[in-house]
Amino acid sequence: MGEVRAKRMPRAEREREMMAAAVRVFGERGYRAASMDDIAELAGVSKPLVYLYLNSKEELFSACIRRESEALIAAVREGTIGTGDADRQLWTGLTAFFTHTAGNPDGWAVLHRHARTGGEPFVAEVTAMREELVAFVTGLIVEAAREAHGDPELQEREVAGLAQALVGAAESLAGWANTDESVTAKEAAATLMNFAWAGLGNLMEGRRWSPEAGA
Amino acid sequence: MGEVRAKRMPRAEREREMMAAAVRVFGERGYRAASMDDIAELAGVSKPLVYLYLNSKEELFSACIRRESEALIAAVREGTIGTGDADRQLWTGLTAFFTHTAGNPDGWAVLHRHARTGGEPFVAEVTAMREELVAFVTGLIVEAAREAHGDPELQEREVAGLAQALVGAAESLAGWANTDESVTAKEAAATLMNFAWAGLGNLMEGRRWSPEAGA
Amino acid sequence: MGEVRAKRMPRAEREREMMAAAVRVFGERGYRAASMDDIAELAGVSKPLVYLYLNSKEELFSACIRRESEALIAAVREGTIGTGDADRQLWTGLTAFFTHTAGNPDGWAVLHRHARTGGEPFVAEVTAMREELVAFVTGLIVEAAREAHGDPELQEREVAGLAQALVGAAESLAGWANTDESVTAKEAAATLMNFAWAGLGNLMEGRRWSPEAGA
Amino acid sequence: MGEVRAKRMPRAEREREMMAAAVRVFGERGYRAASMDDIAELAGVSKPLVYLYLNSKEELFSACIRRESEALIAAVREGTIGTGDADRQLWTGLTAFFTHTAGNPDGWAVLHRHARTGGEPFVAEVTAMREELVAFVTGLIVEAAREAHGDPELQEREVAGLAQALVGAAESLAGWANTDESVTAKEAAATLMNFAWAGLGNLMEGRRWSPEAGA
DNA sequence: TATGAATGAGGGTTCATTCAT
DNA sequence: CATGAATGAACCCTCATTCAT
Repeated sequence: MGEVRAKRMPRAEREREMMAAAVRVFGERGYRAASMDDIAELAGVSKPLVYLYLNSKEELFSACIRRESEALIAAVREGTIGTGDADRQLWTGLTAFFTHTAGNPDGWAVLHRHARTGGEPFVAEVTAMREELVAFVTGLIVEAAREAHGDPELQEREVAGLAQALVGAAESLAGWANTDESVTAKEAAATLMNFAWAGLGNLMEGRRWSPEAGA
Repeated sequence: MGEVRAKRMPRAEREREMMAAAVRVFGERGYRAASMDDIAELAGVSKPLVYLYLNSKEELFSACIRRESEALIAAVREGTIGTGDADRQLWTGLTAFFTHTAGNPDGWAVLHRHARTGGEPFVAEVTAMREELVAFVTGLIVEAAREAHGDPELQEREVAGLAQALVGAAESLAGWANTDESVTAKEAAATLMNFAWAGLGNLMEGRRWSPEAGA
Repeated sequence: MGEVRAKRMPRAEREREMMAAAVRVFGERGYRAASMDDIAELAGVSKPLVYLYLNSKEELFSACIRRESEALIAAVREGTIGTGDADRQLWTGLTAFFTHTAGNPDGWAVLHRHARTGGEPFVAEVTAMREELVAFVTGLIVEAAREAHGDPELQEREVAGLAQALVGAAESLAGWANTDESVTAKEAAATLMNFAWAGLGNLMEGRRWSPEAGA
Repeated sequence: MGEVRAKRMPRAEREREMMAAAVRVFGERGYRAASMDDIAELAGVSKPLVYLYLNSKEELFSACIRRESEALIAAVREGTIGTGDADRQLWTGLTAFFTHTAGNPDGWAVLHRHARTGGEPFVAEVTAMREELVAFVTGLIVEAAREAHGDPELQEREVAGLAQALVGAAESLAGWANTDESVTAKEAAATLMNFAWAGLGNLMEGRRWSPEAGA
């Protein structure tokens, strides 16, 4: 009968199992629609134990956000090959991003879809993570700009919007890639590079599109 | 003081007020967290009246999605200046998009954040709208490609991913622009154009970024 | 095209239409499950008009009970051929009873099924009607006993139980006949006569079944 | 005073108490008019506990019907003395029936009055029980016919109508006996036997009442 | 005469959370 | 370490009933 329930396991392990169950349920149903009953059942423990370890639904969801944030950022950092040209770094980072989100759809759903709808505290948490990602990307861009001896007057504000757009496009593409299983992480990354690289290059070199000048 | 409660107004008008209240509450709290009590109170009516006119929470939310979808698409279509080069059209369309979403943050939140987490029926509705937007953008791209005598072998799949990324970036930037009030719609549009136009151009002309070749 | 709603008809007629609609809805759904909305809609009038004429749901239901009680009793009285032997009278009365209930199932459902479940006031009303029916039957039995020069010690209590049982059996059979459309009123009446007449005869003649004596 | 509220009892026991309360409230008020609040209060528990154990009002009512059906049938079967003549068996069965219904008026009301007005699913359940009762009675009649070497051409249809009428009369008398407390179960049974036995005998011997022939 | 507009009150159901063992 | 038993608070929805015209 397979599935023998292991009793009396150490706290750390139990906690991990609960978190995994929580991420799955939150990812599938969203914060409000997920119930503590569902989570406890999926984790194979009684509800009071969930409360004993994780305190409340709110804290549990926060913990999920933190866990998934850290995992995502770690995946991107580790996947980003630290040597070579900046474009190569961006490419490897993006590929790692898409690989991670595709392999962990519930975690990604928690971050991208649900954390933003559960109210202030959660938004703050996921925003912090996003900020970190944007900062990381910004670093790559700045480095690339230095390499290219690009426009030294590249404004901080412009870089911010730019990184924002890049991350946003990546997030959107991640959703797309998760939905349509035939799209691989590498394809998504390539699409985004195709879409973005030339624009970045122009921008770094001070060429800008403007309503007056046109293409 | 101010806001004198008007009693006994015709149904159509009451319905409009209720929808406005609903969009506001749904936008702020999300589908599950919003309560019909809150909506009724904000609309200045009793709950039964909301049910009498809008039937159920689900139908009400659907109606909100439809209303906001139509408003957004109308704003983009009307804002897109139909003459001139494709890039100009894209620019005006984007500006209209950012202007509309910035001026109507709750409606945009309903579409972008909440409709995607409320279950199948809502996803279907907002997907239809997104599809329409993507199709519109695709049309502009194709037209631009024709103007540029671009690569005739531009694959359908690539165009799809591209439009997806563009719309995604726009959506993400809309969130950014809404959060940070100092960012105007025009700035957002310009950022996106800067970011995207050259990439689009390269793609249309058959130049692609690839991991082997680099920038 | 068909069904032109007649406006401004005299009160009496409107009231009749409302009552007809009410009997139909109450008969199909029961007192609690029936809604004033349903009744008003079926009657083709607005709800306030129903209240204007019939005052309240409770009064409306009471009126329905009275109306159907009177109709049923009138049908039985009129159907009972006043001449001839008592058994013939009973037979014609029963036939009239089954004919009426079969032809007016909603009215019968109101009396037999729903009036008994709507609380004290209604029970009282339908009990009064039943009492009248039982008294009528009792009259026939007494007359038959006189004809037969039967046991003069026939106890009042026994006659009461007897008439009660006869009416109860008829009511039960009416439900059965209404359910199974292939059973005609005459068949039902014959079944009941077969079932009952000999027993009545024995009783009137002082022969009784008793646990000690057996058949 | 008295009735000290016992907290924390095992599930099976609590469930029994809830069912008892439910039968009482449903029996007194009917399905629609009964509220889960009333039931919970009478059971001395909070409403959520009722839902936790019994799932929904509908399931709770169904469970009540099943419980009372089984109890009634068991009472009749156990009360029917399996030896002796068929009439004796019928007599003891009827006595058991009246004893049980008189001692459990709410349960009987649930079965006889309320289950028939709560919509299809309940009707089906109580119909099944009635069918079983009718089959049981039919068995006795057939056995009696065999004993009496009676008319072998006794039609199935006639036996069905007959058993139906007998059960209907018993049901009706049960209501009467419940209303008037001075009527004992034995009296009710005797009345019914007096009323019915001779008629049954005639029928089995092929003598029938007919409108042409008279008594 | 007749109605469109509106609501107070209550019912079924769910859920995060806690207590006692 | 772990759980079966239990609940306060809210939420969606409906309905009999009335008001203003």
